[in-house]
Amino acid sequence: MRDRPKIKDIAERAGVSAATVSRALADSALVTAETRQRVLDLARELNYRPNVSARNLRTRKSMSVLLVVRDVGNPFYLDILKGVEATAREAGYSVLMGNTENDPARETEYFNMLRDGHADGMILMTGKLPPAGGWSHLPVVVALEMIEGSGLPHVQVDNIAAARGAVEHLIALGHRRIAHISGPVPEPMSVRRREGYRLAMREAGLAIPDGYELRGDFLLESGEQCCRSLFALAEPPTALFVANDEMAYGTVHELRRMGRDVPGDVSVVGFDDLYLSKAFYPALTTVSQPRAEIGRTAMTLLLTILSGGSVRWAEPLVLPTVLNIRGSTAPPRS
Amino acid sequence: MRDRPKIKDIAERAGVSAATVSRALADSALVTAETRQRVLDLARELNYRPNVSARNLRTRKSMSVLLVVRDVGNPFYLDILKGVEATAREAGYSVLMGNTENDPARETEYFNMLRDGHADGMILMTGKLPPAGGWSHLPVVVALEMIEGSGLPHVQVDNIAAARGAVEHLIALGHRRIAHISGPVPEPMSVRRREGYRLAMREAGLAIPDGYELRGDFLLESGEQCCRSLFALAEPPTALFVANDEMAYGTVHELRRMGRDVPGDVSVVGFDDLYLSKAFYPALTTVSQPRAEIGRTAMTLLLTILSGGSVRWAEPLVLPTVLNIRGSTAPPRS
DNA sequence: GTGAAAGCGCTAACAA
DNA sequence: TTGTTAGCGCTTTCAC
Repeated sequence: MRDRPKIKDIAERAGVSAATVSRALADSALVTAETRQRVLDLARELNYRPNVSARNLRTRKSMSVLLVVRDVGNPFYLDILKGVEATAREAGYSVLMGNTENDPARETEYFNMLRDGHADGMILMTGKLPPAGGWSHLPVVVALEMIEGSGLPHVQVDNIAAARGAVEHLIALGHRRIAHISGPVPEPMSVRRREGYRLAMREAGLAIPDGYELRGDFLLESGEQCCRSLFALAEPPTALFVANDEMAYGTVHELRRMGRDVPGDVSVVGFDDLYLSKAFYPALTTVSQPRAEIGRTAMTLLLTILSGGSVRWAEPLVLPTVLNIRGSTAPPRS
Repeated sequence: MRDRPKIKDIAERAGVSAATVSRALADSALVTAETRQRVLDLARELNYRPNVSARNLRTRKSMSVLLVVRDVGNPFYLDILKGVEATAREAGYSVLMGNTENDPARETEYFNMLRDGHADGMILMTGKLPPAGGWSHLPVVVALEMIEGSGLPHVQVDNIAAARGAVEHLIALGHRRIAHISGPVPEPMSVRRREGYRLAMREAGLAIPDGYELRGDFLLESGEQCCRSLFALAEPPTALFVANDEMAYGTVHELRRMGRDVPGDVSVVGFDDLYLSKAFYPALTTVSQPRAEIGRTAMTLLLTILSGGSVRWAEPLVLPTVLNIRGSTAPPRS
């Protein structure tokens, strides 16, 4: 940062004004090819790079976006981050990481960073808006989650249909006693996946016995716990639809500890298709979300908003899911 | 960003100068308690937040740091990111994500971002410096990897000792035919882990037969491939020391496909202790690095450098590792 | 096509 | 303790 050449230095050597240098560097049509070339050569020679703070102050932009998640430590977000990063970088934007850990103060803080000019836009994956309100006209795209009535553009998958498809797969295999370990209802995503489960069961005319719907928190340990509860029942299930892969790993782990074979004794379906689910044993049958594409799409949407002014989206953008059928599901033991 | 109150607005209403407001907001001792309170109240009332671009330009700081990795999609970095983010945030810094994908142009680009004032410092986890040189006086901390002769401060673990300990565990179990799947040598980290393997073998008077040292690339598939090569040998190994968990998952996967039991037929030790390694089947014996602490330490070091001026570190900062012995290792079949 | 001049919002040196 | 002044480096009118 010290002794860096500035526009003025180039201007002096090129024998032009600072304004002309600025224009040449910006590829403006208001400069002769010759002047531009002279400036460009000099810039390279001096190893000139514009000072971003000065430019940001002047242009009232930061050329960076905030990516806000509940937990940066969660592997689920990786591919989304990757998609966002790639798309952002192509457009000349940097990605600032935001991590709320469900703390309302931090959630508000990231919105304030938008106002401060820290970032030009935000991709929000927390599913929550700060209490104060008045945020809906900010350049924010909600991804993965659903913030009802916010008026913000959304990029997501159809959690109800995807969950339903997963349960229908179990039913098609012949399972009748199917339990569900949900995420932290009443959050919309968890409610929707549970809704898909209920729909599939009802369609098939299957009852959901007491104790067959358990509430988890998306973490490994809660998968283990819920699994213990389920298999303490008088009539335990023969199949599990688990609201995410991480809890599904927990259930498989726990089932193994209890001496039950997967999929021989119990079938398990997860949701997310984490990177390692195919290397898991047994390879996990799970719903795959197009995570990288969710990231790319959300960032593309944000870029549109940032360039074209405010946009309103009546309908959420829904990306397709795929049920990956692997080794953790099989017909029930006759 | 539009119609935001600025310092001048507060100054006018408070009947003081902009400088006084700035001082009050900065908690300077040069303001009477009364004036400060008046300014603070007004700031809250107007919902004032300083414009960061203006402040950055003036102070020549950005209050953000760059975290540069080879692949943002790699789950290995998650806990490090988490540690960095937490420490950075406590100190008022934001974290910008950098992703090089081993592209030299991008590696250079992130160094340039430092010069541009995009970030004040950088935590580098790529193990590489741009070709041009002259970077060693920049506020950069190297974490995880080793850049020899760079003169930059390092935060790392003792890969040689850790690898050696892992192999000694296999030897103690009674294994004699132990193979190694390395990372992408000749990168220092991979070389060091291989070195630990060789040391342990030599100490125990064990030969390393031809074909027992294979080069992987840290990805799942290369674990599978190397595993196939190893078990096509006339005398295949009874134990594997694999340079990271991801490849270790691949080997276990492949062994299972070949009908060999882990740890009954073959023992496998990994390196990293990824979050899911304990839920893996069999639970993976692996070397655990204190990833979150590596992140925290690196960021703390960077903060020291950023506040205290330049610091030179003769010795790398070495954090301890632990060998987690789980279900993937056992004595060889008599 | 180019230059002069203004100013983005803030902080810090200097004066009072 | 406070105000005045200058300026961080850039972009963008406006005038020529």
